This record gives sequence, structure tokens and C-alpha cells, in this order.
Amino acid sequence: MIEQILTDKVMEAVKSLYQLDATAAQVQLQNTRKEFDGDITLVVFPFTRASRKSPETTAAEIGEFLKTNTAEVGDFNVIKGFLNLSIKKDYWLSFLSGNCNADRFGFLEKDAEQPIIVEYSSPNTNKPLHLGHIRNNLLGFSLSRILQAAGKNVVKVNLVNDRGIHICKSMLAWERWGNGETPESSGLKGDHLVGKYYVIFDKQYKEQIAALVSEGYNAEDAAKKAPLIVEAQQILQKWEAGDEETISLWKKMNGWVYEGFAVTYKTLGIEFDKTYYESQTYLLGKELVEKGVQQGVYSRREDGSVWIDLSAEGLDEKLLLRSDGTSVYMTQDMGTAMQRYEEFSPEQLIYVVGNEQEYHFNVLKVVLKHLGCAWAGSIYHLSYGMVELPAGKMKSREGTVVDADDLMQEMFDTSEAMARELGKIETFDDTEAHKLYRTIGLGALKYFILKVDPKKNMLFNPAESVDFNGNTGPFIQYTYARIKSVLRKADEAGFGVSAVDLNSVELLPQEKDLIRKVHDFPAVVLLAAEMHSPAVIANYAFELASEYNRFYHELTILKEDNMASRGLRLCLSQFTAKVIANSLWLLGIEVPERM
RNA sequence: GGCCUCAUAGUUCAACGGAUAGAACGGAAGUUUCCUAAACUUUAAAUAUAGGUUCGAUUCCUAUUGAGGCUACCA
Repeated sequence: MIEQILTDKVMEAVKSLYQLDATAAQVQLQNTRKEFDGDITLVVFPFTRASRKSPETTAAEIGEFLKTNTAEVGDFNVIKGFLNLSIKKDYWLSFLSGNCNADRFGFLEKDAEQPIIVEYSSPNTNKPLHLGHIRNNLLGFSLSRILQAAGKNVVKVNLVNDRGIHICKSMLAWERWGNGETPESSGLKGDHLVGKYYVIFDKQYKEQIAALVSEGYNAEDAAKKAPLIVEAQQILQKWEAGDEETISLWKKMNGWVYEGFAVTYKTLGIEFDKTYYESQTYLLGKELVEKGVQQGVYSRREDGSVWIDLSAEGLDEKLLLRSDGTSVYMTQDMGTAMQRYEEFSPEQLIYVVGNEQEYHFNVLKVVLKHLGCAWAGSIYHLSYGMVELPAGKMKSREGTVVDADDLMQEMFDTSEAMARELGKIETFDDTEAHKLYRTIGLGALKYFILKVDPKKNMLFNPAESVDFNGNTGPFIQYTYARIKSVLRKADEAGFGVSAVDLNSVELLPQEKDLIRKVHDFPAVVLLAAEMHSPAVIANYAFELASEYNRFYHELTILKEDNMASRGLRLCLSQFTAKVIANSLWLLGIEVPERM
């Protein structure tokens, strides 16, 4: 890539001109702004100290050096401290003809055996997935693909929270009010059925609390004393004691939930390499805590509970083991992290978890560090913000959550209505049309969520997301489909996508811009991987599609009578289509061959 | 109270410390009915406030204001 060549040359230039050993980071290259001449701009301010000359002079000297010593640099101009370099047409054209048939353009071959573990999804088994989980799942899955494309060996893991008081609540409510209802008998998806009883529990529980409060209890005591919660806790104790009946009900209901989740995951198009269950990991970590106590880095109180004082790190005191010797969330996470370290010795351990747990992960890292685990530094919490709706905030207790299955169905319906209205599906048979709705609806949903910087809270507007215009998934998919259509027509007309004849072809400024855009793709993938952000890819994909749309049309391509020029345009179209498809693949979005 | 994150056009989003802060949707004005398209062109419109750091700040630091989150022997 040209950036690498220039970086090396610039370092050579400042060495030769000013005896400065510059680092690659000091060489700041950026795309030249449209209003100036040139393709790539070097910011020369970092070198003025060594040159002891004005920015303009320094830039001119470096520019002269590059022009004489770099084959690719055709010319240069200087504006203030910015050195604008023009890259020769030949470079762009040979890049284009050399890569336009490479299917995996922009993707690096696997360069490391040491894996990166990405944990995401991690659902509770007491209720169906909702919009917040969708952001989690999309981020985790997309990030995994981006890291893969950047040459990493990625292991996608899911840690299912299948035990605890929450599932006991559903179990209790089902036993009491369920009348043996099953997914088959009710026609409900398993996870929805179990979620229904979780809601019933919550409602009844609230009523009990209210009753107790009216009898004079304060709210806190009432919440602890309500018979339902006491019973649920008894069920949890029975579960921990291995009571057969309890375990059997637990297995049955979790089984329903897994069937339901499998459907949701499949529809959403995400998958895992490995699934862990907390029922099998929740005891891990205790021996780590004991070890810490012996080493004197954690302290045991009189009541037997174990704590760590992190006030030196700006955090609080944190409980690691309860007085009755049972573990807490932190204990488990210490254990599972250690387990993964031992199993994979990963380069990085990424947790895709909402930002409300930032504190938890900060503590986790510090606690492990105190224990002497140097690898604690490889833990990365990909923290993401909440998803809000135009209607307002989602609160699971107030029933304003958006269910994942319902939302996806709504997206499919909307995309169908949209496609019908635009008359897009007249030539499609039912199966094709059905598939198209799903591709578009899902593309809209995924793109809308992934285009936003993960760390920011975001607002999800379903209607806006399926728009065929604007910064949306369907717009990009549509651009892809149109390019494919042009290529088909060209093929029918016998034009073909031939190699570009470098000597005779003229390159319009817009065409060069488009080539540059495509040329940037590999760098964009690396940046996205480094920043752990699919949003980088999403925004790039939109820019590329816009760039193509702004200038290229079927008419300009097919009605061009200059053979070389038409060949160039077809070649560039094909290349653009591939890069769009690759970008969308990184986001987990499918491309339709026609729409 | 303490800690963390965020704050950019009317709205939803961009901008490794770099040039005149980009788009999209929606406004306004105009040209069109030719491509798989109500499209195209033009236009108005924003860095919460006050300081600081430096060649240069939306970006880094400090304070203030506002929004959200965390601050459980829940997970």
C-alpha cells in the first residue's frame, strides 16, 4: 500500500535532510482534502524542530526529496505546514487491475496462533432476549469478524447464566400458576414462555410487598420477607443441594429457553464457537480467593467473608467471598478468566458487556493483578451504551422492553411493505421475495445499531432504519445490488470485465477518488480492529456506497463507447461491489444479488 | 456524597491533536420524469459554558452546567 511506501520514504528523507530518526508514528499521512491538489498529505510540523526551518521550507524540502526518490510520487505542493503529494496515475491503475479480482481483498491471513477470546451475548435464562441484547450480540459477532479479518485467531464464547435466583422465580411461578403449560401446548416460544412466568412472579411478588407495606413494614423489609421471595430462595438452596425434583424442573425449563434462544440466534445470524454454563462455572474462583488470602493480598474478616481493599486504586472495598463461603459474581469471573487463561493462553480476553458493569471489570482486573496474574492486563471490556427508543427508555420492569424476536419480525414486515411500495419484488417468486425481506430487514437493523460508536448511548428508530435512502443498511445493500445488475447487463451485452489497459485509459478525478476509497479498505479494517469498533467499518461502507452512487450510473458505464474507459468502469464497479460485500460481511450483514 | 461515561445543525450520526467541523434525514428554493431511485442541483443550520496546555483543540487538562450509569454478602 502506498502509505507504507511513503512512510518509509519520509523517514528516509528526514534522516537524510535533518539527521532525524523519526518514528513511524511521527509520520502523519492523511487523505488530501478535496479542495486541494494532491492525494496524500504529510503533516510536517513534527519535523520542523529538527529542520530548524519554517514549516513551508521544511515541507518543500521533503517534497523535493520524495519527488526525486519515490517512483509513485508525481508532484507535490505546499500549503502552510501541509505537504500535498500527488500519486501517479499508474500507481492507482496498477493497484486496481492487480486487486479487482481478489475476493478476500482487505482481509489478512491468520498471523497468530494465540487466540483472542470474545465473550458476548451471555444471556440470563429467565426471559427472552431484548433490544439491549441485540446490540450486545451484534457488537460481539461483528467485532469477532473484524478481528479475524485483521489476522487474529478468534474464539467466540457465550457464558449462559443458567442458574440463580432469577430462574428460580420463573420455576416457582410456573409450578404454582402454570397448569403444566409447555411450549407445545401454548404455542409460545420456549424463552417467551419462561419469561411469561418471570413476569407473573414479579407481579405477584410486588403485590405481596405492597400488602406487607400496608401492614406497616418498611419497603426494604417487605421485599425480603414476602413469602414468594422466601420460597424462591428455598428453591435455589434445593438446587444447590442437588435436589432431584428441582434440578429436573430446572433442566426442563432451561431446555425450553435454549430452544428459543437457538431460534433467535439463528434469525439474527450469530453463532459461537463455545458455550459455557454458569451452573458449571459458578464454583470456580474460590480457590483463587483462598490463595489470595494466604498471600495476604485479600483479607478475611471475623465473620469469614473475604474482601479486598482497592482504595489505593481509587476503587472501594470489594467482597470476594460471602461469610457463608459461597461465591459472588466477582469470584466466578475470576475463576472463568483463569480457566480461559489456562485453556487458551489468549493474547486478549474481550468481554462484550454493557457499560453498567464498567466498575465490575475494573475491579476484576485489579483483583487479578493483586493475585500476581500478569495477564490481567489482557482483559478488555468492550463497554457499550444503552439503546433507547423514540418512545423513551426501556425498563424491563415496566414492560417497555422491545423483544428481540418481535423487533426482528417488525423489521421483516416493514421491509416487505417498503419493497412492495417501491415495486421492487414484481419479478421475484415467493421464496426469493421472502428471503429478500429478511435480508433487508436484518441489514437495516444491524447497520443502524452498528454504525454508532459502541460506547455511546443510542436511539433506535425502526422506521428510519429501513429507509432505502440515507445512511442505512438497505441503501448500501441496494448499491451493491445495482452494481451487480450493471455487471450482469454488461455481461449480456458481451462487454465483460476486462483487465484495464494502463496506457490508453484516462482517469477522471471522481474515478481516482473511488479507487482511493477502495484502496483504503485494508487500513480501515485494521483501524476497526484496533479500536474494537464496527462503527468504523459501517461508516466506511456508507461513504464508499455514496461515492459510487454520486458518480457512477448504469448509463455512464454501459453507454460509454470508449472500450478502455468502459473496461475501467466495469472493473472499478466490480471492485467496489466486492469491497462493499466485504464490509457488510464484517458487520454480519448479507448482500442481495438483486433487489 | 463518591466514582465513571457522554454532551457537535431541528433530528440521528461522523471527524489518529491538523487545513474552511463532514454526512444523512427533515426545512427552504429550483431543475427534472432518463437510468432498478422523488432523483438531481442550490441553500440555511452545530462543537453546552469558562479557563488552560501549543505552531494548531470538537479531541488533552481544570472548573461549571446538563444527561446517563455505577456505588448490594443480586447476577
